[in-house]
Amino acid sequence: MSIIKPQTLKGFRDFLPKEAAQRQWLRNIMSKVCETWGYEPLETPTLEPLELFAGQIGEDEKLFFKFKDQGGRDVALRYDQTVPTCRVIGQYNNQLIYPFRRYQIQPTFRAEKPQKGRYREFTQFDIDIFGVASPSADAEVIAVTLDIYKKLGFKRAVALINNRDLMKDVPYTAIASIDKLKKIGEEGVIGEMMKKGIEKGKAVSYLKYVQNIQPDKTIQIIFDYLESSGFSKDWYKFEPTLARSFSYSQGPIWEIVIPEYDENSSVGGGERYDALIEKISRQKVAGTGIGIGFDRTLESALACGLVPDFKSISNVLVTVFSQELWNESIKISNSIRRNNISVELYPDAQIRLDKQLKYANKKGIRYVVIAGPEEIKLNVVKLKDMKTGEQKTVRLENIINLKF
RNA sequence: GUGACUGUAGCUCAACCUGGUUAGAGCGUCGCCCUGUGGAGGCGAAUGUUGCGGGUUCAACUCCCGUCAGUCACCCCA
Repeated sequence: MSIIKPQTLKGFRDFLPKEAAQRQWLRNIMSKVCETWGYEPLETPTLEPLELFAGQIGEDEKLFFKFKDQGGRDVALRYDQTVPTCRVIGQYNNQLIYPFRRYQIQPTFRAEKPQKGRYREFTQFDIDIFGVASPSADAEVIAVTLDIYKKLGFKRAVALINNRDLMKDVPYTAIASIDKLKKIGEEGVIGEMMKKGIEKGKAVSYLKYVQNIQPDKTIQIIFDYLESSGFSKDWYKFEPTLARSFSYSQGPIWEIVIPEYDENSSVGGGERYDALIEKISRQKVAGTGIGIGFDRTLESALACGLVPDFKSISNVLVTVFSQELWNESIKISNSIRRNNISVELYPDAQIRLDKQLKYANKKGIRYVVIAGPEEIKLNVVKLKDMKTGEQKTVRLENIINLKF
């Protein structure tokens, strides 16, 4: 047997306890907020038939993680969550109750060349509503998203909103270039359009046209919804040059930006995609929603200092004074644990007390229980607060009432 | 997928350009001072197949090729 180098695959990551706890924190808030708006969790398989993804969107299928399974079927790892959800709509159309609201937080896989913030397995967070054609649905999804960023503690998140229908006279290739305006500037956009075969005069006029688009009734409905939901005016904005270069985008389109983190790139974006749903599900169901980058959101929250410190999940460490008192320490830790408090018992009676305290200190465990012969004789324990250094004596029968 | 840069101790880096005896430092880790009390301090200790494989050479961390991984740009981003 050869020795295997301990290493994750290119673009794949481990999440050690601290990071895993942060991710769990984010996931919990996202789910919780979704559920307060009536959105239900949905999960779909990691593996789908390759045909589900291939050819549905765009012609480029190079980035699929695909292979043949043991039965010779062509399969692919989940490439996004929108397409499987459209499949669900086709498959369970009779059992779903419309309007159908769902959120989904699952890993997605793309065989991209990894860079910072760009991995081959990453978590995607989608919020969508199906069965409502009115812009009020788009507005609701935007409101839920903004609510999430508010609850996470961001000072401000901004929804940049536009309506793809207002660009009906502009060809898709031009839209895809205009979408890069912020990144490459006006000249870059025109240059790119020309490279794609659009003549200069037309390219310039497309850009001008888009830059001068005025908000329509649809945008107004969305703004009214957001205003009534209590979001102040600096949380949403009409952005005529926002294009979202997805061929299937239609109707309202929007992106979410966190100004205090990164003014120029979004943490997520959404659109209406009725036609895509019909194509995949063969059902006429309206649908709109947003895809949010889970990793990017966590990164922003960390940068803005919003993530609590997850040094240790334990509130209390019960030390073991000696082998003779091992059973006493077991009993003490269990009686604290009964109160639904995270307690760890130091797992080795041979280790000196100072080492045990050092361990508590390093792991960031706030309270330490010390029970030596003197304490046990008197039916008490010493409770030490590692943060303040204070130490008090507690009667054993009162330990269950302690608050940590 | 295309192009560029990087890879030395757990971490951040030095030595590489101009090949030459035992590859260094800081931080961290561990031990002791401290046999019933952590954070500070003092003293001491351990650690590297120089990412991996091959080539050139009397001699390779150093030069060359390949490979793996990371980073950046492009591409892409449902």
